[in-house]
Amino acid sequence: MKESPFLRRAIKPQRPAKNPLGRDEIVRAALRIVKTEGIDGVSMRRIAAEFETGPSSLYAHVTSKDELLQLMFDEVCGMVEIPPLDPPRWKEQILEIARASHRILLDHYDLARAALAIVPTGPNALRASDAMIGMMLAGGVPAQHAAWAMDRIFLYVTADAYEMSIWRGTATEEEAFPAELERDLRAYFEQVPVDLYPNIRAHAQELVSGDAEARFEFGLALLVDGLGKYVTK
Amino acid sequence: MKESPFLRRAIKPQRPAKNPLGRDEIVRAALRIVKTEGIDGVSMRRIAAEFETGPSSLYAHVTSKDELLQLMFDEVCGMVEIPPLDPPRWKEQILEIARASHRILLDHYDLARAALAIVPTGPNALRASDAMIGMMLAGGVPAQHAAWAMDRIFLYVTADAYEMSIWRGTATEEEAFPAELERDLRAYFEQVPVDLYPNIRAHAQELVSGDAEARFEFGLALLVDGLGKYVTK
DNA sequence: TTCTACTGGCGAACACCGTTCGCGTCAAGT
DNA sequence: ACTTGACGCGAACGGTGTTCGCCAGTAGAA
Repeated sequence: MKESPFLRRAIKPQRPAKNPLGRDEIVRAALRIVKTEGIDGVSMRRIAAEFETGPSSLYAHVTSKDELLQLMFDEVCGMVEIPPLDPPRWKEQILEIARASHRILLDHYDLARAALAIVPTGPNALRASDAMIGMMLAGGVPAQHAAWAMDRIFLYVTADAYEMSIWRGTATEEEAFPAELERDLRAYFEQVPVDLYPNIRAHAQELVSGDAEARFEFGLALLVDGLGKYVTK
Repeated sequence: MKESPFLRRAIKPQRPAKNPLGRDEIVRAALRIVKTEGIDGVSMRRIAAEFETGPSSLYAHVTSKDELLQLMFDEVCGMVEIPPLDPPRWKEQILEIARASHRILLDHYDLARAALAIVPTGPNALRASDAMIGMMLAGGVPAQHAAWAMDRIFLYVTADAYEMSIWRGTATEEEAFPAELERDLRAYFEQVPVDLYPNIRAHAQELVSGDAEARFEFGLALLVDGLGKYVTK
């Protein structure tokens, strides 16, 4: 018995109209999901659903979820703007790249968590690394220190972005983020036994004060300013 | 029909002899597992198996896996040795606490990954935080900067420990860890297009040189030395 | 002593996850 | 027109955290 023409009509038309999927489409869909639902929302099933298919279809274009995460991370690295080299402003330029990376990671929610587990060897990650090393060299930092400092700064940027995404995640329910958490945490620090934790008790205010950006900048400044002492020019 | 006395004999004796489980026993078992199998090996089923029971039994003593991870982290925080305050050596003492925390995190494999997602408010974590702030205050660092710096340093320590555990993890197969990965990575950097990534190409050697500890110390020194400029005494 | 009431351990199930296998369909080559 | 090849993808496997409800065992009341 031949297939019903009606059934074919119902099925066939959506085949050619179906979203064509390839590596890039998958990566883009995954980035769309991570932005709104976080890295835990990025599952093979969830991505596949975006193309109205099953998870196994993705494995034709991506060998594993791990590879997909690397592709996502490198795609995001491609979004950091890299200023043209300006040697006198080398320190400021390093801060600019660090801030841009930080901002773009935060703009993708949780993604920093995955980034921490990735050895950044993709083309766009290399581009950012190369640029930062170039700035340090232009500033007179010896190559060995430049290489290490670049590594440390990106580690710091990623770790801070991850930590910030967690805080933001816990406050996802109906409250302005900084206010409530800061209040709760200070209340906790102020109530801690003074004989065991004198400094925390005495400085509860300082411990919770300052918004996330100020803390990020404080640590970043320590790292970048410290580079000055290695300059040999 | 009554239950067979034989069956009861076979079952009953192991009931009182069964490992009695409580919060502490569960946390200890989980730490035992994370040491050898990593954080992904720590599942409720795996822990329960340690007590020859099912996962649901654990929920009588622990409200969620998240709480368990917090308990594990704080237990580990209790292992860092805290030297008695010695104001003239304040910088060196900060390095000591940072190194001790780093070492103990690494000694527990992957655990740093979970630690990154935890707001350190447990008693032992507070103890370490309080001690480090005390050292900074003793060194003349203003309270606000001390609070922030403590936060940044522990963030750095945890992030580095996590990154190191990843590298160690990828090399788990049959190769001495540093040698093989360093060789592969340098080969990759040396083969990268010179017009796109001139600095990476030129300094491949510097990028991969230095063992993990040297890199950790380099970043830690930047953070701690940088504190000097805030000292007001 | 016997019956009842309750408490707490835990087996089974639910809804997810990443990944694999192999079937069935469709398209291109002969 | 028929064969052959490739490829999309449904279903399944073995895992995850968590919940529900049963049932054994004990303690207390009659």
